[in-house]
Parts: sequence; structure tokens; C-alpha cells
Amino acid sequence: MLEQVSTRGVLRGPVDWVFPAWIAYVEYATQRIAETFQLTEEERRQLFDFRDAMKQLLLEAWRQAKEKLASIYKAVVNNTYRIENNKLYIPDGVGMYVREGFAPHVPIYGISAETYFPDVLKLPRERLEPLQLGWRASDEGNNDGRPFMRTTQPWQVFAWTAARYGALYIRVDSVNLTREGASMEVVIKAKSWKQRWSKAEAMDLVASHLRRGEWMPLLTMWLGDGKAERSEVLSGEYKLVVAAKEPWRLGSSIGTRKALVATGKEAFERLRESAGAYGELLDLLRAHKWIEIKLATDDGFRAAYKLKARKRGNRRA
DNA sequence: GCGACATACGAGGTATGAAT
DNA sequence: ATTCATACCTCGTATGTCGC
Repeated sequence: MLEQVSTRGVLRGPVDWVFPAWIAYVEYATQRIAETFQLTEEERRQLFDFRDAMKQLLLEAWRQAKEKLASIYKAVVNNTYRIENNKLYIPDGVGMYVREGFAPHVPIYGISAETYFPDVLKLPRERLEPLQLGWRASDEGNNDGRPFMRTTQPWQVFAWTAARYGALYIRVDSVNLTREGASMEVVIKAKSWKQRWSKAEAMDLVASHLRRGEWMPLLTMWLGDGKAERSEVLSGEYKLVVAAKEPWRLGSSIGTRKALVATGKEAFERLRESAGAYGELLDLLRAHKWIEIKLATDDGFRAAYKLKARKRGNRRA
């Protein structure tokens, strides 16, 4: 489970593995957060409430996913399904979305929870806002004037939520069926915050921070939409590339949907330095993109990683 | 009517590994 | 080293609905 988080970010596998793996990750991450950050009793209680709410949600979603997959299987075997408008209908309704050329996904209904995530980072507003800004410029959306996030990567749940702490509304949205197994999509809305920036404003602000030598917004922007190109970093090619609808706002465009924001090992070093306490969180979360930043900037870490990769290769061979 | 939860649904460029 | 094929899943917005 941790290996997938630290190499790809996404958890994928058999349904009976993915959901327990998410639960195990939630337990692992909350435990490590409780050990790493100074929390009051109240904050610890909130953190463990969050853990329990997530576990409950995942258990329910697991049950529904299994039931739905079984009904879909049955409908196909008994020939009681039909496909219309990119949807596969089974006798109870929509079984899954089956748009041509895309991974099918099974919608999950009615699995949501309200919970609360404590302020574990305890950053002053002027250090927290740059983190929020970068998320907004990348993965974070706007829903009824509130920030929200949708992801299949468990580390992003914690990395984003730590920056948008407080009251949360969490929902399991769907299960994607990929060739490497199922993955699960979760949606989180931050009810304690107002969405203050449009996507374009946030991107412009990230760019202007960067021109002033402030790298923190770019860190979270890259964690969101940055291109993780581990093999290039490992072979000594250092490029900070971010996916964006309007890449010109950020610097030189590569094609229509990507911006080359910076190059060179120093750029990765600036990113790493900018993280501060947030880096401790990313460390314990084993976030794959953060690991890439460390691979780019820490020779010892990279050597150890390559050694381990070689050992793994030998074992497989 | 409105605010907040909930669901519907459409949309393509990119990662990745194989082939050359 | 470069091209090529194919699987990948993320993102955004619209609309419904329910309680007040």
C-alpha cells in the first residue's frame, strides 16, 4: 500500500484490496500525524474522529461497490443489461458509465460524512495562504463558493485537508475500473473556508509570487498538477512542468496544456526549502511527488532509492 | 426562494511501455 | 533516442432536491 502511494500516488487493485488499503492508509497517516505534530487533546480527538468517519465511509463504499459489481456481473451473464448514452443499465438503474475509450466507472450513491480535521500545521495565515493558493491554482475546485477537492490519491486527501482544515463534507463518488484493478474517487468540500480565487486569479498569483522569489504556492501547485517525471529526475534532467488550461499565465508553454515553470536542480531545491513544516507532513504521508522533489535534491536519498530499486529488480528477475 | 447537499454528465491530453 | 499505441483518470459545471 505505501509502495503504491510513494511511487504512483493512486491505490489500484482488486476491490477487496483497494478499500482495506485506503483504510490502512488512513489509520497509518492519522497515527503518524498524531505522533509528529503537537496537538491538544481536543485536536487529537478531532483527528481520530476524522479517522473513524473516513473508515466508516470506506467500509460502506466497499460494501456498495461489491454489491454493484455483483449486480453488473449478474446482469451481463443473464443478459438483462442494456447500453445507452454511454451508460450500462442494469435492472436497478445505472450500473456503470462506459464511455468509449475511457476507463469505466461505477457511481457510488449516498455514501457521505460530515467531519472535522484539526489545524495540525498551525501556520500563521501568511504561511498558510500560499499553500492554499497553489492548491487552488491546480486541483482545487469551487463548489457553491467553497473549496473542494476530488482525488484518487490518499496522500492528497491529507495534504489538501491540512491546508483547508476545519469542517468537511466527504463523499465517495465512484469506483474506476482500470486494467490494473479498481481505484476509488473521493470528493471533499471544505466548509470552513470561502473560495476566494478563480482558477485564473490563483494562477496569476502563483506566477507573481514566484517572480518575487516565493516558491511556496508553486510547491502545492506542483503537488496538484505537476508532472511527476521520476525517471527524468533520476537521470539528472530537472524540469518543473505543470499542467494548466492556460499555461501562458505561468511561463513558457509546452504544447497547449503544459507550462515549463522552471528548470535546474536549484528549482527543486527552492521548492523543497519552501515547504517548511508542510514538508514534515509530506514526508510522513510518503507522497510520491514529494519523494520526487527529494530525489532531485538529496544525493544520499537518491543513492539509497536507486539501490533499493535495483534490489527490487533482482528479486523480480 | 435560498443555501447546502447530492447527483449527472461531458470532456482529451498525457503517462507508459513497446516497437523501431 | 524517438515514435507509436493504448490505457489512463481528472476536472468542471449544470441541475436536482430537501429543509428552512
